[in-house]
Amino acid sequence: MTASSIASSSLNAATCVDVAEAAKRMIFRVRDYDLAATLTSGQAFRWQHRAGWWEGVIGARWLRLRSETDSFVAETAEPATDWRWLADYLQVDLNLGNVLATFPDDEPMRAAVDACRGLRLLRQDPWECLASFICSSTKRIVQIQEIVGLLCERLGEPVLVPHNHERAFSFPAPEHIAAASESELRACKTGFRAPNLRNAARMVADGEVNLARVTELPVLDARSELMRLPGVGRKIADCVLLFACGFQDAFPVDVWVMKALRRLYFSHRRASLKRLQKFAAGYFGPYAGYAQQYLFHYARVHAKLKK
DNA sequence: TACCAGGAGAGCG
DNA sequence: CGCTCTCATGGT
Repeated sequence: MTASSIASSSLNAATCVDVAEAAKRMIFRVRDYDLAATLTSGQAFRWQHRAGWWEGVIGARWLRLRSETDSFVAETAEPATDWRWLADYLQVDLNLGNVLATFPDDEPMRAAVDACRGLRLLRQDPWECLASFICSSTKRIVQIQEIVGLLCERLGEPVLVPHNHERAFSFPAPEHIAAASESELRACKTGFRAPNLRNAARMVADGEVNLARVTELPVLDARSELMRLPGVGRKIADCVLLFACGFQDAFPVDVWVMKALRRLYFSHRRASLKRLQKFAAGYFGPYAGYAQQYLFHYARVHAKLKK
């Protein structure tokens, strides 16, 4: 073998490696995207900040994300030929300026937008979103993260991770949660939500509630369909509609948003939940869910500052 | 030790 | 319908 052929073959080998590595990496050009705020704003519960990256699992794929100026970098564990799954999850094609322009032009809304510029909504898997929010009641975000982490670790499937990296798991399918015993689910710290989670999983696994079809329904029908599931009331249904089913006018009202609405728009009067929901449905426009996310995040940041 | 949180769902007018 | 009360359980 000549020197040149050795050089040539090693060059080819190196090129192959580079091609394989390049296929695990993608740069998304996007402006006005605050990755940290978005991934920690209480809509998704599996993202962890490690060594300058945000690590998570989407479907059966491990990945990590890092922000740069007007873009972010994504890396996966196995080569990808098509990155639409990620572009869709992160909603990178959405023009945030157009969304913000639909918000009511009032002082509270301006303050909320100024405080959380770049905050976005994700487009998550409906089942993972639903199951996570069934576990969310009476829990803080850190506790929900712990529950979801345990469910994945014990009932999910291992996913491919980079060499020498800590193991990672997919979110367990409805059948897997339905097949788990109540005590197994309680061991994941789900507490009194365990029977609800298990029965909801069974209904989804049996096709009694078809989550793919929910996305196609008119919003009111979609909401009632979700509310047939045990442990799913108005608030959790609205979270799933907004964070996973693409209904960007869904407006989940939790205690934070309730406090914010009362303080900002009702001068502290004790407006009822129903009244606030009706107000929100008419006032915040076609992207009311986005407005809600800004108010929610603003209220939380505000509460932290006061502490 | 008590009390609180943050939702769902039952009961009631 | 809309409002009020109860439940369940880890954390302060």
